Amino acid sequence: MLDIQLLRTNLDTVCERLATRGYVLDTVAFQKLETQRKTLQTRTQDLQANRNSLSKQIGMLKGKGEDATAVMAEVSALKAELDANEIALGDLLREFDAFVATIPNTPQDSVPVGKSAEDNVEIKRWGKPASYDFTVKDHVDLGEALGQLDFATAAKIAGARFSLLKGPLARLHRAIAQFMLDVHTEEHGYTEIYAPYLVNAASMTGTGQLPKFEADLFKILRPDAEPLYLIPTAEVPVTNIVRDEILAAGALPLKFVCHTPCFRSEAGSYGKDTRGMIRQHQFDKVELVQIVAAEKSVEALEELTRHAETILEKLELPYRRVVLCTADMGFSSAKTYDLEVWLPAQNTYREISSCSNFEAFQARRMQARVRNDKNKTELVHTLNGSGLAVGRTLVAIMENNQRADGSIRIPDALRPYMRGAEIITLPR
RNA sequence: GGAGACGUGGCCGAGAGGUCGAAGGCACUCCCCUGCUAAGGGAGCAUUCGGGCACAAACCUGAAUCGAGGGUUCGAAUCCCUCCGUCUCCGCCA
Repeated sequence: MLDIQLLRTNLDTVCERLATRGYVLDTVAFQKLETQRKTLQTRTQDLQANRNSLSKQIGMLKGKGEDATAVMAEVSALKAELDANEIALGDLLREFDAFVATIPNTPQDSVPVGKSAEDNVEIKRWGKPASYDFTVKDHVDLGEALGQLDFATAAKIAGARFSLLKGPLARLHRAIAQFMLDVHTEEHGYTEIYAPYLVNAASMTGTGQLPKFEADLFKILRPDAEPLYLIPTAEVPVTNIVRDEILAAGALPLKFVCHTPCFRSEAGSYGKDTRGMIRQHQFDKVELVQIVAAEKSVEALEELTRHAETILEKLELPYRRVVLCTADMGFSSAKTYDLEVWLPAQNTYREISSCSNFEAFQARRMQARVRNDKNKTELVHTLNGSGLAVGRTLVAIMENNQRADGSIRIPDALRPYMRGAEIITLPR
């Protein structure tokens, strides 16, 4: 959610910045709502003040045992207008909030202006894609030939867009997550979190999945209780740690790493990446979350993105970093870097991490604050990034490290997690 | 799943229709006193939003908030309803 004060005082500037991401802010509608709000709120509060002081008089009169019927008649006369105003104000404020809630975050100045994903800008490349003296296979062919990746059985058990791993490949999947957690906790200073995979609507609203993206979520309805949602990313439970909190001065930065499964309905994505593990209803991810002071968030995004890149480098996976243009950024983000890993079978780079600075956009919605050195509260800034998506990392390792006979070389960094094994081959 | 108790500021805790945003204590901040330490005295100390107000701060003022949301009432921390959460006992369970 954007700062309403900023909208009131600098509407034109906000409007221009939003236009760079292709969002047209209806300033006429906003101004109209704002004018109505101001008159209605002032009037309502005047009436409430009047009622409060009269009611207080009644209390004082009755306390002294005197007659209060005249004052009671006076306050009764107010009631009809006050009730009408309170109802109208409530409706208007809800409408106002709903309107503001649909406005996306404003991009930072360093974000390239663009019209589509075509306009994203490559920042750097690391590593050199290997050349192969045989025809490369994709991870589906490799995994099925090894007898360790089974989409048919997953479909029988659950349905389309699920996968089943067996044996060494299942272990490699686990090893990847363990390795990432170890690097981030031991070398990058993150605190490991284990968090709920089901969360309430308030948490989903806090990080911005609700109300706009309900269709992408798996929802658990319960007859005698409020619904729960399966998390689409650990960002949701972890960032909500600070919801409705006022953190002590000096408590920041908070750096959390959390490995969870992620569940996405992705209703709009059918037909895209239907083959393989690239786009699934369930996948594992190691997520990095930082809660920082406002003036620190720009550098924190650089740091966090480096932490994710370090994993790719330790796994010897060629990648590039892309800064998303204004049109391609997520709703809540002020700036986003995507990391894309090289996939030889697709002969292209594919997203494996997305690192974003949300500034105060999520914090405002969550009321996540910190006490500054003047003992005043101010909103924190929130950031997160995948460090990395586990399933896609498995895909990248399989495809980049494949050998002519269909076996897969295990990167050095993962061998301690694989009882020292160097390759994955057909089980004997 | 069954039965019961409870939810008040950073923390503890009083308040049980009226002058209550809320006694008292702890913690914290400032001041005074004091060789050091400890103790003592005084003052301050919730959040969000609106208006004064033209950017910000300060200040003044109003509203809302006692787990959340509704209701009753001129007036609700207090009474009623729903939900959320905590605790105790029983059952079940990794």
